[in-house]
Amino acid sequence: MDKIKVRFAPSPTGPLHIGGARSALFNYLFATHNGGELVLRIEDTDLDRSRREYEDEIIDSLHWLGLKWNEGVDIPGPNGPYRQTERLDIYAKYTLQLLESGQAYYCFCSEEELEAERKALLASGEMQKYSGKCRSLSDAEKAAKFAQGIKPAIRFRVPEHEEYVVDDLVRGRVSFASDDIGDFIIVKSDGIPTYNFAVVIDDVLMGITHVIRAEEHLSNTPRQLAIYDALKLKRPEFAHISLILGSDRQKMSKRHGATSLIQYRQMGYLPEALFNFLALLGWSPEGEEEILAPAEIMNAFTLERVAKSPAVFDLDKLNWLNQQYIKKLEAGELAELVKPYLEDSVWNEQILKLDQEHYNLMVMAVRDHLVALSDIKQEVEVFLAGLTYENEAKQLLSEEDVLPVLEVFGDGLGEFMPVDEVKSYLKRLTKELKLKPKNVFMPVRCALSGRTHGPDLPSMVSFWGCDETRRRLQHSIEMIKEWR
RNA sequence: GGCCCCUUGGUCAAGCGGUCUAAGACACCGCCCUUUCACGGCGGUAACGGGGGUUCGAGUCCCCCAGGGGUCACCA
Repeated sequence: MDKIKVRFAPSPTGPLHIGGARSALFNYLFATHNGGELVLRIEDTDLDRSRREYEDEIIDSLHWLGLKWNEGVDIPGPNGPYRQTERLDIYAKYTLQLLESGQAYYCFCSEEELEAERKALLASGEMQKYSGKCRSLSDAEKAAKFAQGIKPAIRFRVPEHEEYVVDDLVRGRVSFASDDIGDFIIVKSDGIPTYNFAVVIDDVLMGITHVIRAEEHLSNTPRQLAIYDALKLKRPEFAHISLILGSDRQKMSKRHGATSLIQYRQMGYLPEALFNFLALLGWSPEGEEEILAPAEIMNAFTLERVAKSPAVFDLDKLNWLNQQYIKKLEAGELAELVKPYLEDSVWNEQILKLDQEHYNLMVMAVRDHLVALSDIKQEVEVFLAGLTYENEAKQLLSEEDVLPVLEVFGDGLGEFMPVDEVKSYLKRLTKELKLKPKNVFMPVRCALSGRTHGPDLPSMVSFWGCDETRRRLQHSIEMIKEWR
């Protein structure tokens, strides 16, 4: 068997979508699992909507996700160029071949005409396909149209009574009748080929052995098969993976919230988490473990285990996965990852003043509370904000036996710093006062932070240091007296 | 509307004719752990869309219906 070669071929008409990312991922997984190669091709034949910025953005997203390819628009290879608009002369040769053999023909119909035709067909309930009006124009008629200055499109003449069969690697055998397909345009009037045409030429020339793409392309496949046949080209294998749906079971769109990879990146989702999550959407490993590193997924990935049914994007599960990955982060890693979010927050100035030790102490103290990295902004507030009291804390502090506890805590406060020392000090106090741990920890927590819950108390005390801790304690003691 | 695809708990899903009185995960609920919140541990609620076949036996195979989705563009 030939070496496996797959491709991901996005259109640079917007940021990389979740669905596109998953298609890319499955191609990547299939390639790496089988020791094959991945090509990144840019399908920019829609001149109006394609933009170079999007191309860069897509590549950036792909890299961020952790995907790599062997050749493509940014990596020179033997089958370039990899941008379709740079391959126009290549398509032209095949167009000519089709035209000369009569398998394609010029179509002079205007868009208005076609639109009207379509509407009429829709209204009458008939099959919506091109009427074939320009199918058999005489040379004279064609010359007349050209003379009028009309720029024709080129249509592919779909053979009659053919059956196109796809042995899809995930869906099994699917067949289409050619009679249900109207002659379709392969070259637009501006000379740019359309998707269904260019994709065939490119996949063949680039040596693609397996076309893995979203299910929305399944009904395009017979058109492409017709072109393979007309040009006597060898067909690749096909695998159509199911769509990703929003929570309302509709195709994912903007109104479902964040749909581009960039947005998830900005919100602070880790690439490993997205990689893992996307892989689990439509594919499942044999074992029961679901938290899998990229390498493990590559190892286990096969098309046989790809599901046919569409999958709803489950943000809850992504959140859970992301949290799992964040929990595994070490201080240094977390500190780095979280930095941009803090720099972007109101705490930036204070954070700049912190030494590495304090900074790490703080982020590690809240690490297990983070669902996404951006949560750091809220989580860190208790360390950096001034002392204000939540109602519940106020209530607790107003209880009878709280004051003595706070005073004793303040008296014994030394010049310590490490978290462990604070912790053992608090434990010791608990024993000496013959109180339940809760009756020591909670008053102190409320007095120092103004809140009934938050990060680990010893970490906070250690972070503030004895001066700030004393200051907060004194303030609270005064407040308590005032409240009485 | 034509064609095509899909259909196991709220969600992701395992299952590929008997071991299914149907796994696991997320979410939810409860208990435990605990200085709070979280984390973690344990447990619980919850599903084979409907109807016909085939078969000794069907979630698993076939047909019909229903529902959902995709596609029918000079968009990809």
